[in-house]
Amino acid sequence: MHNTDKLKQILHKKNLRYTQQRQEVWDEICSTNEHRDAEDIYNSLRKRQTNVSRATVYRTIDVLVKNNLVRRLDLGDGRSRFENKMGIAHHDHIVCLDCRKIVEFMNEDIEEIQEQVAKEMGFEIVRHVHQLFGRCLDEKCPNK
Amino acid sequence: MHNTDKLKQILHKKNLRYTQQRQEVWDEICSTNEHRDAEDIYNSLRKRQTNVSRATVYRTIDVLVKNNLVRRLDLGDGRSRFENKMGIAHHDHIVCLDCRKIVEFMNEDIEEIQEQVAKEMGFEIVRHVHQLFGRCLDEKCPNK
DNA sequence: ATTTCTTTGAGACTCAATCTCAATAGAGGG
DNA sequence: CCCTCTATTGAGATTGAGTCTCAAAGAAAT
Repeated sequence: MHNTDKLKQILHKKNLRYTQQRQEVWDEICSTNEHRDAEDIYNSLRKRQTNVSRATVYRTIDVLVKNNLVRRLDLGDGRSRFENKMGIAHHDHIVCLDCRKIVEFMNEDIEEIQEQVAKEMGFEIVRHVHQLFGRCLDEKCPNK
Repeated sequence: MHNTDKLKQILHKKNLRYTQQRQEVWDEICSTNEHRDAEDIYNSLRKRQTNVSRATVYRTIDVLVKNNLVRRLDLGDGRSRFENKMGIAHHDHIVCLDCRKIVEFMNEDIEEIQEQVAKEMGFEIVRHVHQLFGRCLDEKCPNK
């Protein structure tokens, strides 16, 4: 399904209005696979002359996150990052402490064990955060 | 080793001064196993008439975290929680979305697999965050 | 006791994010 | 196409956790 239709469909279902601004923000988020923060997204929109205010960027991202079109990532540095989630399989993240590179990983065994662990402790998992922070072995990374 | 001696030892080793305020903050953090935020710790100190400023609470916690006496926990709600780390084995956390109860867990298999995964992707892990958010099955928990 | 240099306290400041409210503009009906 | 009813927007104020500033206080070594 095309991005525009998907957005329209979801907004309609939730009795929210389809607006130019929401489309612009959604387009911007779909335009890359990077993990960008709200300020980055706001600045990219301004650069291409699109008139969306900072407040609207934040509000729209919230709508997209609540409706599973976008994923919010908290890497512990005080600002949320966002990634397009449409049709993207679940994964977690590894972050290089030197070059801030973010790589995705996914391991079925871990997923399964954590489910089991939670069950044993009397919990039903709704969501999880699993992030690895370390040093990548990339040549181009500083501190090599 | 006693708390006071441990603190004195570490401060001395780093050429930092042993002060009444630092001792008070460290005592306060050692006094429970809860996962409290800086404001909580500050308020507890005030309640027992100890004169430590908010700035000093934050600064002291930083010193304790940097020296492995205290662990900083980021649960994604905007404020850091802290737990005494002295002599405590590594663990991760499960959080109940209804009652905010925090339970600790630790699974060797997960630890091992995540190490392996990181290696395969060209990383050496320095630290990790693994948090499970869900619903506990506790009778006393709301929404039951 | 003196010197030196760190630490402290009070409040100003930062920064991401949220809120306020008047003005604007979707969406459905006529 | 216009009208009405509301949701949405923009600009700027506000929030809140955390950090910074700088003069005054106080460790620690001599």
